[in-house]
Amino acid sequence: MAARRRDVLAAMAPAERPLTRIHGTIAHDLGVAIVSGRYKPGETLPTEIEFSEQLKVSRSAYREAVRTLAAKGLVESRPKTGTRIAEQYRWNLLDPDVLAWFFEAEPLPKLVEGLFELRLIVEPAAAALAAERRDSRHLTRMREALMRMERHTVTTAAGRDADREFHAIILEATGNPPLLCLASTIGAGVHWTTVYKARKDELPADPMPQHWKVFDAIAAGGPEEARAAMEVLVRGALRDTSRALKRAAPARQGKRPGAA
Amino acid sequence: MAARRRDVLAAMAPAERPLTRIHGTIAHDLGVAIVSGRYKPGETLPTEIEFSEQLKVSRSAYREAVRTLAAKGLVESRPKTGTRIAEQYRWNLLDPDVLAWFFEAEPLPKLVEGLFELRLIVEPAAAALAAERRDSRHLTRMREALMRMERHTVTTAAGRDADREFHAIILEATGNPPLLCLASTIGAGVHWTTVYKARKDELPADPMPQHWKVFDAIAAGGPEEARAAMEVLVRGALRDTSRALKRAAPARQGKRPGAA
DNA sequence: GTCAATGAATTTGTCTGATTATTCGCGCCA
DNA sequence: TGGCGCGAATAATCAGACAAATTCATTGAC
Repeated sequence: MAARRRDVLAAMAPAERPLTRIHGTIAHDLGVAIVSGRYKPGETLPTEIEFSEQLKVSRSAYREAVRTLAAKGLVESRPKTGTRIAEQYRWNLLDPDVLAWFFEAEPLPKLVEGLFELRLIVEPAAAALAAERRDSRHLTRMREALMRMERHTVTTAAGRDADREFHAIILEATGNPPLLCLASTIGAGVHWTTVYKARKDELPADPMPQHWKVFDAIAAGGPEEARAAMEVLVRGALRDTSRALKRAAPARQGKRPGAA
Repeated sequence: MAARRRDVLAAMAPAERPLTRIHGTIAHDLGVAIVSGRYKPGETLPTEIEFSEQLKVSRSAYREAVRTLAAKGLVESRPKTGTRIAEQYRWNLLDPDVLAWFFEAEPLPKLVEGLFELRLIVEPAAAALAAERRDSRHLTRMREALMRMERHTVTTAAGRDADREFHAIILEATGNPPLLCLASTIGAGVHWTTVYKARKDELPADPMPQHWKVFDAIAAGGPEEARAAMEVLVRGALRDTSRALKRAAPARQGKRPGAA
Protein backbone atom coordinates (compact mmCIF):
# COMPACT_ATOMS: atom_id res chain seq x y z
CA MET A 1 0.00 0.00 0.00
CA ALA A 2 2.20 2.85 1.09
CA ALA A 3 5.89 3.36 0.44
CA ARG A 4 5.23 4.82 -2.96
CA ARG A 5 5.95 8.19 -1.52
CA ARG A 6 9.69 7.76 -1.43
CA ASP A 7 9.89 7.14 -5.13
CA VAL A 8 10.52 10.76 -5.88
CA LEU A 9 13.68 10.76 -3.83
CA ALA A 10 14.92 7.27 -4.26
CA ALA A 11 13.49 4.94 -6.82
CA MET A 12 14.96 2.13 -4.85
CA ALA A 13 13.70 -0.91 -3.12
CA PRO A 14 9.99 -0.55 -2.37
CA ALA A 15 10.42 -2.01 1.07
CA GLU A 16 7.24 -1.76 3.05
CA ARG A 17 7.39 0.80 5.75
CA PRO A 18 5.10 1.44 8.69
CA LEU A 19 2.50 4.05 7.90
CA THR A 20 3.85 6.31 10.57
CA ARG A 21 7.40 7.43 11.09
CA ILE A 22 6.88 9.37 7.93
CA HIS A 23 8.82 12.27 9.33
CA GLY A 24 11.83 10.09 10.00
CA THR A 25 11.69 8.50 6.59
CA ILE A 26 11.43 11.79 4.76
CA ALA A 27 14.20 13.36 6.80
CA HIS A 28 16.39 10.35 6.21
CA ASP A 29 15.78 10.18 2.48
CA LEU A 30 16.16 13.89 2.00
CA GLY A 31 19.28 13.89 4.15
CA VAL A 32 20.86 11.12 2.11
CA ALA A 33 19.88 12.86 -1.11
CA ILE A 34 21.60 16.01 0.07
CA VAL A 35 24.84 14.60 1.44
CA SER A 36 25.19 12.28 -1.53
CA GLY A 37 25.08 15.31 -3.81
CA ARG A 38 21.79 14.67 -5.55
CA TYR A 39 20.83 18.13 -4.40
CA LYS A 40 23.72 20.53 -4.48
CA PRO A 41 24.47 23.43 -2.15
CA GLY A 42 22.79 26.61 -3.30
CA GLU A 43 20.01 24.72 -5.03
CA THR A 44 16.51 25.45 -3.78
CA LEU A 45 14.01 22.71 -3.21
CA PRO A 46 10.53 22.85 -4.74
CA THR A 47 7.96 24.76 -2.74
CA GLU A 48 6.54 23.12 0.34
CA ILE A 49 3.19 22.44 -1.27
CA GLU A 50 4.67 21.07 -4.44
CA PHE A 51 7.30 18.89 -2.82
CA SER A 52 5.06 17.52 -0.11
CA GLU A 53 2.57 16.53 -2.78
CA GLN A 54 5.29 14.82 -4.77
CA LEU A 55 6.35 12.93 -1.68
CA LYS A 56 2.74 12.11 -0.93
CA VAL A 57 2.89 13.45 2.59
CA SER A 58 1.13 16.28 4.31
CA ARG A 59 2.74 19.66 4.43
CA SER A 60 3.17 19.47 8.20
CA ALA A 61 5.05 16.18 8.07
CA TYR A 62 7.28 17.53 5.34
CA ARG A 63 7.91 20.73 7.24
CA GLU A 64 8.91 18.81 10.36
CA ALA A 65 11.38 16.79 8.32
CA VAL A 66 12.87 19.98 6.94
CA ARG A 67 13.16 21.33 10.48
CA THR A 68 15.18 18.28 11.40
CA LEU A 69 17.52 18.86 8.47
CA ALA A 70 17.76 22.56 9.25
CA ALA A 71 18.74 21.72 12.82
CA LYS A 72 21.67 19.76 11.43
CA GLY A 73 22.69 22.60 9.16
CA LEU A 74 21.85 20.90 5.88
CA VAL A 75 19.21 23.35 4.68
CA GLU A 76 18.02 26.87 5.33
CA SER A 77 14.51 28.17 4.70
CA ARG A 78 13.30 31.72 4.37
CA PRO A 79 10.00 33.17 3.24
CA LYS A 80 9.76 34.00 -0.42
CA THR A 81 13.24 32.63 -1.10
CA GLY A 82 12.35 29.05 -0.34
CA THR A 83 14.34 26.22 1.18
CA ARG A 84 17.85 25.86 -0.12
CA ILE A 85 20.68 23.46 0.47
CA ALA A 86 23.27 25.06 2.72
CA GLU A 87 26.94 25.28 1.83
CA GLN A 88 28.91 22.26 2.86
CA TYR A 89 30.92 24.04 5.50
CA ARG A 90 27.68 24.67 7.34
CA TRP A 91 26.77 21.01 7.55
CA ASN A 92 27.22 19.52 10.96
CA LEU A 93 29.46 16.64 9.96
CA LEU A 94 29.84 15.63 13.57
CA ASP A 95 26.15 14.86 13.90
CA PRO A 96 25.59 11.09 14.11
CA ASP A 97 22.71 11.15 11.65
CA VAL A 98 24.51 13.27 9.09
CA LEU A 99 27.51 10.99 9.33
CA ALA A 100 25.32 7.92 8.92
CA TRP A 101 23.63 9.44 5.90
CA PHE A 102 27.02 10.18 4.46
CA PHE A 103 28.11 6.62 4.79
CA GLU A 104 24.88 5.28 3.40
CA ALA A 105 25.98 6.43 0.01
CA GLU A 106 29.66 6.11 -0.86
CA PRO A 107 31.28 8.88 1.16
CA LEU A 108 33.62 11.41 -0.37
CA PRO A 109 37.26 10.37 0.00
CA LYS A 110 38.02 13.80 1.38
CA LEU A 111 35.62 13.15 4.23
CA VAL A 112 37.00 9.73 5.05
CA GLU A 113 40.52 11.11 5.08
CA GLY A 114 39.43 13.93 7.31
CA LEU A 115 37.80 11.50 9.66
CA PHE A 116 40.99 9.50 9.99
CA GLU A 117 43.07 12.59 10.53
CA LEU A 118 40.66 13.48 13.30
CA ARG A 119 40.98 10.02 14.79
CA LEU A 120 44.73 10.33 14.68
CA ILE A 121 44.48 13.56 16.62
CA VAL A 122 41.86 12.60 19.14
CA GLU A 123 42.20 8.92 19.93
CA PRO A 124 45.82 8.79 21.11
CA ALA A 125 45.15 11.74 23.39
CA ALA A 126 41.97 10.09 24.64
CA ALA A 127 43.85 6.87 25.36
CA ALA A 128 46.39 8.82 27.35
CA LEU A 129 43.67 10.53 29.38
CA ALA A 130 41.95 7.21 29.98
CA ALA A 131 45.24 5.75 31.20
CA GLU A 132 45.60 8.63 33.62
CA ARG A 133 42.18 8.12 35.17
CA ARG A 134 42.23 4.33 34.91
CA ASP A 135 38.66 3.78 36.05
CA SER A 136 38.12 0.12 36.90
CA ARG A 137 34.59 -0.09 35.59
CA HIS A 138 35.61 1.28 32.26
CA LEU A 139 38.54 -1.12 32.17
CA THR A 140 36.19 -4.03 32.73
CA ARG A 141 33.95 -2.91 29.92
CA MET A 142 36.92 -2.43 27.61
CA ARG A 143 38.12 -5.94 28.29
CA GLU A 144 34.66 -7.35 27.70
CA ALA A 145 34.38 -5.49 24.42
CA LEU A 146 37.75 -6.76 23.27
CA MET A 147 36.91 -10.31 24.23
CA ARG A 148 33.67 -10.06 22.31
CA MET A 149 35.57 -8.64 19.37
CA GLU A 150 38.03 -11.48 19.55
CA ARG A 151 35.26 -14.05 19.69
CA HIS A 152 33.35 -12.75 16.68
CA THR A 153 36.25 -11.35 14.65
CA VAL A 154 35.92 -8.07 12.78
CA THR A 155 34.50 -9.76 9.72
CA THR A 156 31.14 -9.99 11.47
CA ALA A 157 28.76 -7.22 12.38
CA ALA A 158 28.97 -8.20 16.05
CA GLY A 159 32.74 -7.97 15.91
CA ARG A 160 32.65 -4.54 14.34
CA ASP A 161 30.17 -3.39 16.98
CA ALA A 162 32.52 -4.56 19.68
CA ASP A 163 35.35 -2.72 17.97
CA ARG A 164 33.35 0.52 17.90
CA GLU A 165 32.35 -0.01 21.49
CA PHE A 166 35.94 -0.40 22.60
CA HIS A 167 36.86 2.93 21.07
CA ALA A 168 33.74 4.55 22.51
CA ILE A 169 34.51 3.32 26.01
CA ILE A 170 37.95 4.87 25.81
CA LEU A 171 36.36 8.22 24.99
CA GLU A 172 33.92 7.72 27.83
CA ALA A 173 36.76 6.88 30.17
CA THR A 174 38.28 10.31 29.63
CA GLY A 175 35.37 11.72 31.64
CA ASN A 176 35.10 14.49 29.09
CA PRO A 177 31.54 15.06 27.81
CA PRO A 178 32.41 16.87 24.58
CA LEU A 179 34.98 14.23 23.81
CA LEU A 180 32.37 11.54 24.26
CA CYS A 181 30.25 13.28 21.65
CA LEU A 182 32.91 12.40 19.14
CA ALA A 183 32.19 8.74 19.72
CA SER A 184 29.88 8.44 16.73
CA THR A 185 32.38 10.27 14.59
CA ILE A 186 35.19 7.99 15.62
CA GLY A 187 32.85 5.04 15.36
CA ALA A 188 32.14 5.86 11.73
CA GLY A 189 35.85 5.83 11.06
CA VAL A 190 36.32 2.55 12.85
CA HIS A 191 33.48 0.99 10.97
CA TRP A 192 34.76 2.03 7.57
CA THR A 193 38.26 0.90 8.29
CA THR A 194 37.05 -2.64 8.52
CA VAL A 195 34.78 -2.30 5.52
CA TYR A 196 37.55 -0.95 3.34
CA LYS A 197 39.90 -3.55 4.63
CA ALA A 198 37.43 -6.26 3.77
CA ARG A 199 37.25 -4.95 0.21
CA LYS A 200 40.89 -5.53 -0.32
CA ASP A 201 41.49 -9.09 -1.37
CA GLU A 202 44.52 -9.33 0.85
CA LEU A 203 43.92 -10.99 4.14
CA PRO A 204 43.84 -8.18 6.72
CA ALA A 205 46.32 -8.37 9.54
CA ASP A 206 44.86 -9.50 12.84
CA PRO A 207 43.84 -6.31 14.64
CA MET A 208 43.65 -7.91 18.06
CA PRO A 209 47.28 -7.66 19.22
CA GLN A 210 47.32 -3.90 18.70
CA HIS A 211 44.01 -3.52 20.50
CA TRP A 212 45.25 -5.50 23.46
CA LYS A 213 48.38 -3.38 23.59
CA VAL A 214 46.23 -0.29 23.93
CA PHE A 215 44.17 -1.93 26.62
CA ASP A 216 47.18 -3.14 28.56
CA ALA A 217 48.74 0.30 28.51
CA ILE A 218 45.56 1.93 29.80
CA ALA A 219 45.10 -0.76 32.44
CA ALA A 220 48.70 -0.34 33.54
CA GLY A 221 48.18 3.40 33.90
CA GLY A 222 50.77 4.38 31.33
CA PRO A 223 49.53 7.43 29.46
CA GLU A 224 52.45 7.68 27.07
CA GLU A 225 52.41 3.97 26.31
CA ALA A 226 48.68 4.14 25.69
CA ARG A 227 49.09 7.13 23.44
CA ALA A 228 51.80 5.41 21.43
CA ALA A 229 49.90 2.15 21.13
CA MET A 230 46.75 3.90 19.98
CA GLU A 231 48.69 5.93 17.48
CA VAL A 232 50.13 2.79 15.94
CA LEU A 233 46.64 1.30 15.78
CA VAL A 234 45.01 4.27 14.09
CA ARG A 235 47.94 4.86 11.78
CA GLY A 236 47.64 1.29 10.59
CA ALA A 237 43.95 1.75 9.95
CA LEU A 238 44.64 4.98 8.08
CA ARG A 239 47.22 3.28 5.91
CA ASP A 240 44.91 0.43 4.99
CA THR A 241 42.01 2.76 4.32
CA SER A 242 43.85 5.29 2.18
CA ARG A 243 45.21 2.45 0.07
CA ALA A 244 41.70 1.18 -0.50
CA LEU A 245 40.51 4.72 -1.21
CA LYS A 246 43.20 5.31 -3.80
CA ARG A 247 42.18 2.16 -5.56
CA ALA A 248 38.52 3.11 -5.46
CA ALA A 249 39.19 6.68 -6.58
CA PRO A 250 39.35 6.12 -10.37
CA ALA A 251 35.87 4.67 -10.34
CA ARG A 252 34.58 7.88 -8.88
CA GLN A 253 35.86 10.27 -11.54
CA GLY A 254 33.18 12.52 -12.98
CA LYS A 255 30.54 11.34 -10.63
CA ARG A 256 30.81 14.20 -8.25
CA PRO A 257 32.65 17.51 -8.25
CA GLY A 258 33.62 17.05 -4.62
CA ALA A 259 35.16 20.20 -3.29
CA ALA A 260 35.43 21.57 0.19
CA MET B 1 13.02 39.58 22.06
CA ALA B 2 11.12 37.96 24.85
CA ALA B 3 7.39 37.63 24.70
CA ARG B 4 4.39 36.92 26.71
CA ARG B 5 4.29 33.39 25.50
CA ARG B 6 7.67 32.60 26.95
CA ASP B 7 6.53 33.46 30.42
CA VAL B 8 5.99 29.84 31.20
CA LEU B 9 9.61 29.11 30.46
CA ALA B 10 11.25 32.30 31.58
CA ALA B 11 9.41 34.97 33.46
CA MET B 12 11.68 37.62 32.10
CA ALA B 13 11.30 40.96 30.36
CA PRO B 14 8.07 41.13 28.36
CA ALA B 15 9.42 42.77 25.22
CA GLU B 16 7.25 42.46 22.14
CA ARG B 17 8.35 39.92 19.63
CA PRO B 18 7.87 39.67 15.88
CA LEU B 19 4.82 37.60 15.15
CA THR B 20 6.81 35.07 13.20
CA ARG B 21 9.96 33.18 14.10
CA ILE B 22 7.97 31.61 16.84
CA HIS B 23 9.47 28.23 16.17
CA GLY B 24 12.97 29.53 16.68
CA THR B 25 12.07 31.32 19.87
CA ILE B 26 10.40 28.29 21.37
CA ALA B 27 13.23 25.97 20.37
CA HIS B 28 15.74 28.39 21.84
CA ASP B 29 13.91 28.88 25.12
CA LEU B 30 13.16 25.21 25.54
CA GLY B 31 16.72 24.34 24.63
CA VAL B 32 18.10 26.73 27.21
CA ALA B 33 15.66 25.43 29.79
CA ILE B 34 16.85 21.89 29.17
CA VAL B 35 20.60 22.41 29.09
CA SER B 36 20.41 24.68 32.10
CA GLY B 37 18.76 21.89 34.04
CA ARG B 38 15.33 23.39 34.55
CA TYR B 39 14.02 20.22 32.95
CA LYS B 40 16.00 17.18 33.94
CA PRO B 41 16.81 14.09 31.89
CA GLY B 42 14.09 11.49 32.20
CA GLU B 43 11.44 14.06 32.93
CA THR B 44 8.55 14.15 30.49
CA LEU B 45 7.15 17.41 29.20
CA PRO B 46 3.41 18.17 29.40
CA THR B 47 1.35 16.90 26.51
CA GLU B 48 1.55 18.75 23.22
CA ILE B 49 -1.86 20.30 23.60
CA GLU B 50 -1.28 21.37 27.16
CA PHE B 51 2.22 22.73 26.68
CA SER B 52 1.52 24.53 23.43
CA GLU B 53 -1.42 26.22 25.11
CA GLN B 54 0.75 27.24 28.03
CA LEU B 55 3.30 28.68 25.64
CA LYS B 56 0.51 30.37 23.69
CA VAL B 57 1.56 28.90 20.38
CA SER B 58 -0.10 26.54 17.99
CA ARG B 59 0.63 22.86 18.18
CA SER B 60 2.41 22.90 14.83
CA ALA B 61 4.86 25.59 15.88
CA TYR B 62 5.50 23.76 19.12
CA ARG B 63 5.96 20.45 17.36
CA GLU B 64 8.46 21.92 14.95
CA ALA B 65 10.43 23.32 17.85
CA VAL B 66 10.48 19.89 19.47
CA ARG B 67 11.68 18.40 16.20
CA THR B 68 14.58 20.80 16.23
CA LEU B 69 15.49 19.77 19.75
CA ALA B 70 15.09 16.09 18.91
CA ALA B 71 17.46 16.52 15.97
CA LYS B 72 20.07 17.74 18.42
CA GLY B 73 19.49 14.84 20.77
CA LEU B 74 17.98 16.84 23.60
CA VAL B 75 14.54 15.18 23.66
CA GLU B 76 12.83 12.03 22.46
CA SER B 77 9.13 11.69 21.80
CA ARG B 78 6.98 8.63 21.40
CA PRO B 79 3.22 8.15 21.30
CA LYS B 80 1.58 7.40 24.60
CA THR B 81 4.84 7.95 26.47
CA GLY B 82 5.14 11.60 25.65
CA THR B 83 8.16 13.79 25.06
CA ARG B 84 10.96 13.31 27.52
CA ILE B 85 14.33 14.89 28.09
CA ALA B 86 17.08 12.60 26.85
CA GLU B 87 20.01 11.51 28.97
CA GLN B 88 22.91 13.91 28.86
CA TYR B 89 25.23 11.58 27.04
CA ARG B 90 22.83 11.70 24.11
CA TRP B 91 22.97 15.47 23.79
CA ASN B 92 24.97 16.64 20.85
CA LEU B 93 27.34 18.93 22.72
CA LEU B 94 29.23 19.68 19.53
CA ASP B 95 26.18 21.28 17.95
CA PRO B 96 26.68 25.05 17.72
CA ASP B 97 23.18 25.80 18.98
CA VAL B 98 23.37 23.43 21.92
CA LEU B 99 26.71 24.91 22.85
CA ALA B 100 25.32 28.44 22.58
CA TRP B 101 22.36 27.51 24.75
CA PHE B 102 24.73 26.03 27.27
CA PHE B 103 26.68 29.22 27.48
CA GLU B 104 23.61 31.38 27.69
CA ALA B 105 23.12 30.21 31.20
CA GLU B 106 26.20 29.71 33.30
CA PRO B 107 27.74 26.55 31.87
CA LEU B 108 28.70 23.61 34.03
CA PRO B 109 32.38 23.71 35.02
CA LYS B 110 32.71 20.12 33.86
CA LEU B 111 31.71 21.17 30.36
CA VAL B 112 34.07 24.12 30.23
CA GLU B 113 36.93 21.94 31.40
CA GLY B 114 36.07 19.35 28.80
CA LEU B 115 36.01 21.98 26.13
CA PHE B 116 39.47 23.16 27.04
CA GLU B 117 40.82 19.65 27.15
CA LEU B 118 39.43 19.21 23.66
CA ARG B 119 41.06 22.44 22.54
CA LEU B 120 44.33 21.27 23.99
CA ILE B 121 44.05 18.11 21.94
CA VAL B 122 42.81 19.54 18.68
CA GLU B 123 44.26 22.99 18.22
CA PRO B 124 47.99 22.22 18.44
CA ALA B 125 47.51 19.41 15.94
CA ALA B 126 45.48 21.69 13.70
CA ALA B 127 48.17 24.35 13.84
CA ALA B 128 50.74 21.76 12.82
CA LEU B 129 48.60 20.64 9.88
CA ALA B 130 48.05 24.24 8.83
CA ALA B 131 51.79 24.83 8.93
CA GLU B 132 52.32 21.82 6.69
CA ARG B 133 49.91 23.06 4.03
CA ARG B 134 50.78 26.74 4.44
CA ASP B 135 48.08 28.06 2.14
CA SER B 136 48.76 31.69 1.28
CA ARG B 137 45.15 32.80 1.25
CA HIS B 138 44.55 31.37 4.67
CA LEU B 139 47.72 33.02 5.90
CA THR B 140 46.49 36.35 4.64
CA ARG B 141 43.19 35.94 6.41
CA MET B 142 44.93 34.89 9.61
CA ARG B 143 47.08 37.97 9.56
CA GLU B 144 44.08 40.18 8.91
CA ALA B 145 42.19 38.60 11.80
CA LEU B 146 45.13 39.10 14.13
CA MET B 147 45.55 42.70 13.08
CA ARG B 148 41.88 43.31 13.68
CA MET B 149 42.21 41.63 17.05
CA GLU B 150 45.17 43.83 17.88
CA ARG B 151 43.32 46.96 16.84
CA HIS B 152 40.20 46.29 18.89
CA THR B 153 41.76 44.36 21.79
CA VAL B 154 40.00 41.36 23.30
CA THR B 155 38.03 43.51 25.69
CA THR B 156 35.67 44.41 22.86
CA ALA B 157 33.20 42.23 21.03
CA ALA B 158 34.94 42.93 17.72
CA GLY B 159 38.25 41.85 19.22
CA ARG B 160 36.77 38.61 20.51
CA ASP B 161 35.23 37.93 17.12
CA ALA B 162 38.60 38.38 15.50
CA ASP B 163 40.10 36.01 18.05
CA ARG B 164 37.52 33.34 17.27
CA GLU B 165 38.02 33.90 13.59
CA PHE B 166 41.76 33.39 13.86
CA HIS B 167 41.26 30.02 15.50
CA ALA B 168 38.57 29.10 12.96
CA ILE B 169 40.82 29.94 10.02
CA ILE B 170 43.49 27.64 11.38
CA LEU B 171 40.97 24.80 11.45
CA GLU B 172 39.89 25.71 7.94
CA ALA B 173 43.50 25.75 6.80
CA THR B 174 43.87 22.10 7.71
CA GLY B 175 41.63 21.32 4.74
CA ASN B 176 39.80 18.83 6.91
CA PRO B 177 36.00 19.19 6.82
CA PRO B 178 35.20 17.36 10.07
CA LEU B 179 37.88 19.35 11.82
CA LEU B 180 36.31 22.55 10.58
CA CYS B 181 33.06 21.49 12.19
CA LEU B 182 34.78 21.84 15.52
CA ALA B 183 35.19 25.55 14.86
CA SER B 184 32.11 26.52 16.82
CA THR B 185 33.16 24.24 19.65
CA ILE B 186 36.60 25.77 19.79
CA GLY B 187 35.07 29.18 19.30
CA ALA B 188 32.95 28.73 22.40
CA GLY B 189 36.07 27.93 24.35
CA VAL B 190 37.91 30.93 22.97
CA HIS B 191 35.04 33.20 23.76
CA TRP B 192 34.72 32.06 27.33
CA THR B 193 38.40 32.32 27.97
CA THR B 194 38.22 36.04 27.42
CA VAL B 195 35.00 36.40 29.36
CA TYR B 196 36.38 34.57 32.36
CA LYS B 197 39.59 36.51 32.08
CA ALA B 198 37.66 39.76 32.07
CA ARG B 199 35.89 38.75 35.26
CA LYS B 200 39.11 38.54 37.12
CA ASP B 201 40.09 41.93 38.39
CA GLU B 202 43.69 41.33 37.50
CA LEU B 203 44.78 42.87 34.28
CA PRO B 204 44.98 40.01 31.79
CA ALA B 205 48.28 39.43 30.07
CA ASP B 206 48.41 40.68 26.50
CA PRO B 207 47.41 37.70 24.35
CA MET B 208 48.82 39.09 21.13
CA PRO B 209 52.47 37.96 21.36
CA GLN B 210 51.43 34.33 21.72
CA HIS B 211 49.01 34.62 18.85
CA TRP B 212 51.66 36.11 16.60
CA LYS B 213 54.03 33.31 17.52
CA VAL B 214 51.50 30.79 16.32
CA PHE B 215 50.98 32.74 13.12
CA ASP B 216 54.69 33.12 12.45
CA ALA B 217 55.28 29.41 12.93
CA ILE B 218 52.49 28.51 10.52
CA ALA B 219 53.66 31.10 7.99
CA ALA B 220 57.20 29.81 8.25
CA GLY B 221 55.99 26.30 7.58
CA GLY B 222 57.16 24.87 10.87
CA PRO B 223 54.64 22.27 12.06
CA GLU B 224 56.37 21.47 15.31
CA GLU B 225 56.94 25.11 16.16
CA ALA B 226 53.30 25.85 15.37
CA ARG B 227 52.16 22.95 17.52
CA ALA B 228 54.29 24.10 20.42
CA ALA B 229 53.22 27.72 20.15
CA MET B 230 49.55 26.81 20.01
CA GLU B 231 49.94 24.49 22.98
CA VAL B 232 51.41 27.30 25.03
CA LEU B 233 48.56 29.56 23.99
CA VAL B 234 45.79 27.14 24.86
CA ARG B 235 47.45 26.02 28.06
CA GLY B 236 47.59 29.61 29.18
CA ALA B 237 43.92 30.06 28.42
CA LEU B 238 43.10 26.88 30.30
CA ARG B 239 45.06 28.05 33.33
CA ASP B 240 43.31 31.41 33.43
CA THR B 241 39.91 29.87 32.94
CA SER B 242 40.18 27.12 35.50
CA ARG B 243 41.34 29.68 38.06
CA ALA B 244 38.26 31.78 37.31
CA LEU B 245 36.08 28.69 37.46
CA LYS B 246 37.39 27.68 40.85
CA ARG B 247 36.67 31.11 42.16
CA ALA B 248 33.21 31.20 40.62
CA ALA B 249 32.28 27.75 41.88
CA PRO B 250 31.08 28.81 45.35
CA ALA B 251 28.85 31.44 43.77
CA ARG B 252 27.01 28.75 41.90
CA GLN B 253 25.31 27.35 44.94
CA GLY B 254 21.60 27.95 44.87
CA LYS B 255 20.22 29.88 41.98
CA ARG B 256 21.51 31.03 38.67
CA PRO B 257 21.99 34.65 37.69
CA GLY B 258 20.80 36.18 34.45
CA ALA B 259 22.38 35.57 31.08
CA ALA B 260 23.99 37.78 28.46
C1' DG C 1 19.37 59.10 -15.30
C1' DT C 2 19.53 57.53 -10.71
C1' DC C 3 17.59 56.42 -6.55
C1' DA C 4 13.97 55.77 -3.27
C1' DA C 5 9.42 54.48 -2.16
C1' DT C 6 5.48 51.63 -3.20
C1' DG C 7 2.91 47.62 -4.08
C1' DA C 8 1.96 43.08 -5.71
C1' DA C 9 3.19 38.29 -5.90
C1' DT C 10 5.20 34.34 -3.92
C1' DT C 11 6.74 31.47 -0.30
C1' DT C 12 7.33 30.13 4.23
C1' DG C 13 5.18 30.67 8.84
C1' DT C 14 1.26 29.94 11.82
C1' DC C 15 -3.20 28.51 13.23
C1' DT C 16 -7.19 25.30 13.85
C1' DG C 17 -9.46 20.99 14.33
C1' DA C 18 -10.12 16.35 13.00
C1' DT C 19 -8.42 11.62 12.28
C1' DT C 20 -5.01 7.78 12.66
C1' DA C 21 -1.27 4.97 14.46
C1' DT C 22 1.29 3.52 18.31
C1' DT C 23 2.16 2.01 22.69
C1' DC C 24 1.55 1.34 27.57
C1' DG C 25 -1.06 -0.86 31.22
C1' DC C 26 -4.68 -3.54 32.80
C1' DG C 27 -7.59 -7.39 33.10
C1' DC C 28 -8.77 -11.72 31.41
C1' DC C 29 -7.93 -16.33 30.48
C1' DA C 30 -5.20 -20.54 30.10
C1' DT D 1 2.59 -17.77 36.38
C1' DG D 2 2.45 -16.20 31.87
C1' DG D 3 0.78 -14.80 27.63
C1' DC D 4 -3.11 -12.38 24.98
C1' DG D 5 -6.18 -9.05 23.72
C1' DC D 6 -8.64 -4.61 24.89
C1' DG D 7 -8.94 0.13 25.86
C1' DA D 8 -7.18 4.64 26.76
C1' DA D 9 -3.77 8.17 26.23
C1' DT D 10 -0.61 10.52 23.30
C1' DA D 11 2.10 11.71 19.56
C1' DA D 12 1.76 11.48 14.39
C1' DT D 13 -0.47 12.76 10.39
C1' DC D 14 -3.67 15.05 7.58
C1' DA D 15 -6.36 19.02 5.47
C1' DG D 16 -7.19 23.72 4.52
C1' DA D 17 -7.19 28.53 5.65
C1' DC D 18 -4.96 32.81 6.90
C1' DA D 19 -0.89 35.82 8.21
C1' DA D 20 3.69 37.58 7.67
C1' DA D 21 7.86 38.45 5.32
C1' DT D 22 10.75 39.15 1.53
C1' DT D 23 11.83 39.73 -3.16
C1' DC D 24 11.26 42.15 -7.33
C1' DA D 25 9.34 45.11 -10.63
C1' DT D 26 7.27 49.37 -11.17
C1' DT D 27 6.56 53.99 -10.42
C1' DG D 28 7.53 58.49 -9.00
C1' DA D 29 10.48 62.33 -7.68
C1' DC D 30 14.65 64.91 -7.90
